Amino acid sequence: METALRPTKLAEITPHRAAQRSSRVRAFGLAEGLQILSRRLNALTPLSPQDEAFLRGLGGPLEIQPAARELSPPQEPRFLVAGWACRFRLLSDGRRQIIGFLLPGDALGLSETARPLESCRVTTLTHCRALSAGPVPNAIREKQHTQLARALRLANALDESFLLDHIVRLGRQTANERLCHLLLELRWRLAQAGLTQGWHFPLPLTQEMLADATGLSIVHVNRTLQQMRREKLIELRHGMVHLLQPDLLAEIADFHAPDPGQWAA
Amino acid sequence: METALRPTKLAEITPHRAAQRSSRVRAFGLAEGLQILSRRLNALTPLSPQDEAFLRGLGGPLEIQPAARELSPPQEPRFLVAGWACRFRLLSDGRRQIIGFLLPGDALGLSETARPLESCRVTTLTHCRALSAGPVPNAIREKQHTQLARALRLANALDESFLLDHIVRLGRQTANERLCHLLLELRWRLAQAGLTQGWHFPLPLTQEMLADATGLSIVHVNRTLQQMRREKLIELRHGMVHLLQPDLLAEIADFHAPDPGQWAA
DNA sequence: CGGTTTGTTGAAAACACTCAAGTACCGTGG
DNA sequence: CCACGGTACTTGAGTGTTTTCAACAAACCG
Repeated sequence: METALRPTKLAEITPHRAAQRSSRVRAFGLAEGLQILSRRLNALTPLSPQDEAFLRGLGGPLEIQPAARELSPPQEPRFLVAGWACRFRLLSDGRRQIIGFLLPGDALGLSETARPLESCRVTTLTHCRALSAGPVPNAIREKQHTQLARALRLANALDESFLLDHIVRLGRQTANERLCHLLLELRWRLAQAGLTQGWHFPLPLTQEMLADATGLSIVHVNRTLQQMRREKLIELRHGMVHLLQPDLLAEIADFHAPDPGQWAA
Repeated sequence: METALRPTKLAEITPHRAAQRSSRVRAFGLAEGLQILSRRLNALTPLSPQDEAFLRGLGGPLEIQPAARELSPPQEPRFLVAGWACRFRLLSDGRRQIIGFLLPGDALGLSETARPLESCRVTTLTHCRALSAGPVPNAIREKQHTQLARALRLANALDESFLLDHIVRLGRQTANERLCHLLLELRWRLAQAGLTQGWHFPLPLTQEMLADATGLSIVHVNRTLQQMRREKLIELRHGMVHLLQPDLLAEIADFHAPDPGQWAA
């Protein structure tokens, strides 16, 4: 790591084949996006019918972004409703560290205070669809939609919580543990948005993206994943993962599902 | 790291000798604590005379904590005015990761929203003195002390920014780079509170604490520091550091001083 | 002064990275 | 249809970093 460096060309950040494939499989409409968003926010705190109506009113056409498109700050507020993105930082020599992933249902640019996290560079990892959330800050400021506001606060708290998990993962866990932990985090978050089938869920990430998230080299990610497959911990095919022994994985990774209620305000 | 583990006994977390020594050298009074706090907050945004008076009014006797005392959440709001503390997490087998350091002038438990960061476990690393900040949330809620409120928002933003730096450090930097980067961060923060003399500043941390912060083993921290000494990058004696070649250090670590003005709200 | 913690060193092993080459897969264009 | 180019994935070999274990020295504490 000290000597030769992998100069991460940004153009290199391209979508997983399977992700591209699946994104073309079926039309994805506004209705479906709203459903995912609603499901995710309701998992944080039950929304009122007014909140739901407000979200539907956001309407507007879905913003569509190709994979590997950098969304330049300052971010327009939006809800990601399909596809994956990430926040990242680059070192001056090109090493990249992924700060966190953005999954369907996640908000971008909606943190009340202009926080450092929001000024991270963001790039889509797959083909993405987003819903403009421009009216949201005003609606919240005017004390309407208190439940929606609460859900968004909890979403921010969750983001921060994942940041802390990430620090422990990078600082004190082995390659194996890091990957187990990350997979469990992703599965938990996708489950909140109703995008899992049991322990089976989409993972449209290349091994390079996994490496940049876990602080490992691509090759080592590859070998570690294969070891996990050999040990029947996971199955990994066609951009989908199956966690075969979730309890064992959680023990290996020392994973504890977050409890949004805990940050109740 | 996989096999044998260092079962971090919490009782083990003891203060650096030099820190203990210096804490006994001279009496440390309320006035001095207020001065450090004021200097630090003014570095974030200029406080009004009313703000300053309010801070002085916090008064109350200084809370005094010995080293290695865990401050149990929920945190009573307070300002740390002398000594060092840290937020940390433990893995179930005892591995410890330090999430961030708390330095004189830093606030604890003052983040408006109950954030995950505030629910981290916190322990003093050295003998500490703190000022109760109980009245602060109310004062802010009543829209008085807008400048003080702004300073505290900026302080929170800075904390978050250090979290992101920490992630990059742990994920993508070598041992050498991590230590350089951490030293530069600490010196910048201490300088804000007026606790440095040029590039010379106190570092009351054991190598174990540095290891738990940088995600390295104690032994490797030791060797890396010695290498840095041999290369005349730093001097390190009696709990004080001297950064001999700050520009070179910044280049090695890819360090960029934060700009609080950037998160202006 | 003896006990404790912290810092230091050496040797061996474990872990992770680089380099390099090759394979599989997909989309494209001839 | 197939050859081609591109990307991602896989594998082996060698290297370098980091950890572990163990022992000892130094500094501090009461």
